[in-house]
Amino acid sequence: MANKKKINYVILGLLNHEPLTGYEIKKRIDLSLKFFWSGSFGSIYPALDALEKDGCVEKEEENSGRGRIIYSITDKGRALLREWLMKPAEKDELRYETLLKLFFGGELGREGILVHIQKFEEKIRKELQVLEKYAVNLEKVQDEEEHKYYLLTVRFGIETYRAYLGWCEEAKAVLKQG
Amino acid sequence: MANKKKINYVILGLLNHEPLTGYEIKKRIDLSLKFFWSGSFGSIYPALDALEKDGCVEKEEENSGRGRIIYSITDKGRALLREWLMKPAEKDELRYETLLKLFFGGELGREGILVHIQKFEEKIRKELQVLEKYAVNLEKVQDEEEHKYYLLTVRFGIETYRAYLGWCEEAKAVLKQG
DNA sequence: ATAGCGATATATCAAAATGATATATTAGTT
DNA sequence: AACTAATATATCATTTTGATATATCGCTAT
Repeated sequence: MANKKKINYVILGLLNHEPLTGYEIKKRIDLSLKFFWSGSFGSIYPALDALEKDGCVEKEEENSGRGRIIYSITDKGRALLREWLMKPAEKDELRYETLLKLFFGGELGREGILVHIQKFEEKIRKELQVLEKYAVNLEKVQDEEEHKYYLLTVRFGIETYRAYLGWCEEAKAVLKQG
Repeated sequence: MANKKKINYVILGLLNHEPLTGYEIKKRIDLSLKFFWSGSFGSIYPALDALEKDGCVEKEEENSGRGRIIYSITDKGRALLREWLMKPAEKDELRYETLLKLFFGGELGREGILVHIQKFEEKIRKELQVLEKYAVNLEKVQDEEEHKYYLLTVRFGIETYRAYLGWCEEAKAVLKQG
């Protein structure tokens, strides 16, 4: 019941690769998981506390410097991660405010909607460029198995974003003609 | 600050088309907005209460039958909706547990990942069929302006899901070969 | 007719997550 | 020496979910 907390598995998954501080975990999420997942400090730090009390992660406070708290995964944590990984995905969800505004567009009118679509298109175009750079770099390092999985998630983003851009053209055409 | 509640605008947007009960609002969300938005009873009913106190919606309790509470939008509510519609979209977000499991796939192994991708593919294939039926029906009724916007959101879903299916083939190929 | 069942309908609540804010340190730059 | 951006931890109100409770309505099969 209390084990729906997805942030736990994100943390365990990242720590399974290397020990990290809470801050670094947030950075990893914003950099590598950004296109299909998110997480905030407000969930990360309490989750780290709870995972530590539960024996799923271990913490080590640095003596020198600013006393960063570096977390690493334990065997118990790895078991919990593996258990979750084997379960079927519970929820894949799209939540696009742009589409919500389009759906209610009658109240807004065509020009207003066009503005939303153009902003959406710009944003996607920029993010697509980032993803394409990631893909080029990842294709160079296809030695490690882990890079393969990472590349696949990037490829997912690229295919999806290209489809979005195609749709933007279609939508603009529909809105511009009568 | 307290006006980030997106459920308010979903409710106002739906009521702007026709008066509805809380239950019917939930049904509309699950049927028409499903592919890009969600909402639960736990947010709908309290939001209706608050919107009513705020004068953005009006309620009318049925005398006969089970006494359903039918809500309709007020001028104030329509003004609030329009204000939100004009603002740029704040967040468009994908949250796919399947991709999270793929990203951490090293701990799971190729067969395990393939199972996730196959389940994902099946689910998308089914939902794509539903969307394609919607599109066919909507293309028949292209008289009303509102149907145009609805069709565009459906077209978005179709293009996106087709891209997903293309990616699934790619992913399976990568995972099956060395 | 009536028992049973699925859909309709409203409501509440613990748990999860966000987003904002507070506070302090470190490293690099001007 | 002052300034700035990045690092780092922490907390909290607000929002949302997902589950549960309760009751009624309409249909079907016995």
